[in-house]
Amino acid sequence: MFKLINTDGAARRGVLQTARGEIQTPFFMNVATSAAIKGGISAPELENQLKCQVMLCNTYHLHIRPGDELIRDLGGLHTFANCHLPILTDSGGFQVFSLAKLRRIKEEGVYFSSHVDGRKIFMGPEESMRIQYNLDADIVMAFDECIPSGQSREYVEESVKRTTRWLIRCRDEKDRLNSKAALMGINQGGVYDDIRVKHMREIAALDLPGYAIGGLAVGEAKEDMFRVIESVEPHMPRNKPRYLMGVGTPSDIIEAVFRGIDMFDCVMPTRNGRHGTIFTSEGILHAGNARFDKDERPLDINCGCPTCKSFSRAYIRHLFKSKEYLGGRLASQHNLYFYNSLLERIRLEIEAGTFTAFRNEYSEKLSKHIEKENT
RNA sequence: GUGGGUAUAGCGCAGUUGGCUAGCGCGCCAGAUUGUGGCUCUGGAGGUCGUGGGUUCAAUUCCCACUAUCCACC
Repeated sequence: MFKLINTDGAARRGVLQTARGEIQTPFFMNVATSAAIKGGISAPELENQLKCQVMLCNTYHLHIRPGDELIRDLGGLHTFANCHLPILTDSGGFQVFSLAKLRRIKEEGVYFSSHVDGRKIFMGPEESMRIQYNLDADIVMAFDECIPSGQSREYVEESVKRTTRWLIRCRDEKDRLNSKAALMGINQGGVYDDIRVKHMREIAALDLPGYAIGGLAVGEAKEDMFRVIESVEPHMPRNKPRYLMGVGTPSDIIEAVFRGIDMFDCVMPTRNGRHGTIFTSEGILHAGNARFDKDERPLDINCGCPTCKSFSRAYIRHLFKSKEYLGGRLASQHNLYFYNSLLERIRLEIEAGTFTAFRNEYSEKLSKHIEKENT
């Protein structure tokens, strides 16, 4: 399933085998919640032009619309979206957090009222597994509760215990379905290191094909996030892929790889891209800024993406100021290419044993706003 | 030409029974955004309140003239 090729400090270079091909690790998954990258990028474009290795889709959203059974009847998510890449589906656990006002948590699962039409939707571990089975994802995530930051120790303890019970139910349901997908367990525990570590040890004992750290980057301080990763990482199985869910900025990713993480996903390149924030090899810039009004250079002078090969900053700024959808699409395209290339670079640096030097040079720079550049 | 209305930020408008740093929306400028509810949030710049005069302790507000503009009628 997972093979480590080499390490460089705590950073790991490996290969993850799935039913639909090998994935080189560390890697970044491109978020296509509703089986499409928001802003208008198709799966073949991800695969052929943007260096994407894995597409990520969402259980809750696809269950509501168009329905997982419909997707199953049409041949599964890969056929439906014309995606030849491996697909990971998130379980709906994040929606327990993000749609907090529209749901109630019980032992058996979560009662949502649909954000689309308000109808009642029940999702527990079994439902989440069945939906992900219908979608026919290659990697499926356990149904958990993503706990908001700032919760009391008592609340977090109870929630984590329930998440563990749910994980066992996920595993059992997946076995019952005879699914060949890889199920990853998710570590929770807020910013309480001891709860995190205890939980990680318990779920590691289940010997699942991979483990994720969830519930971070949900409002806690950055130092808490990295401290939690450092506490949990030693208890994550060495021979399994490790996934830091929902993270993050280029710097966050470099720092997490430095601490032994292999997998990432984040809406940042696409959500921020749709609104004009551009990640470049020199740092962050805002495409709509007035200073680009006559700038004929590409977004990133060191980039070979389809956007940078064809369009100027001046044109893209104009698109954002005019609220043309093309602006968001071109920016998302660039940002995804940038993220996927960054992970490619990270892999090369780990292979060469030069990752720490790379981290020291780029980690801070890549997530900082470019104030002024030399032209 | 006659009668009536209007004139406040780039645009569209509030407001002041005369009283302290004159507001709002959009736009503009900038920032945030971390397993996506197709978003959202946060700052900032910008006005001699059409022009000239009068009344008043005090006028963007009341009065007069002028200018511009809109509507109706001729």
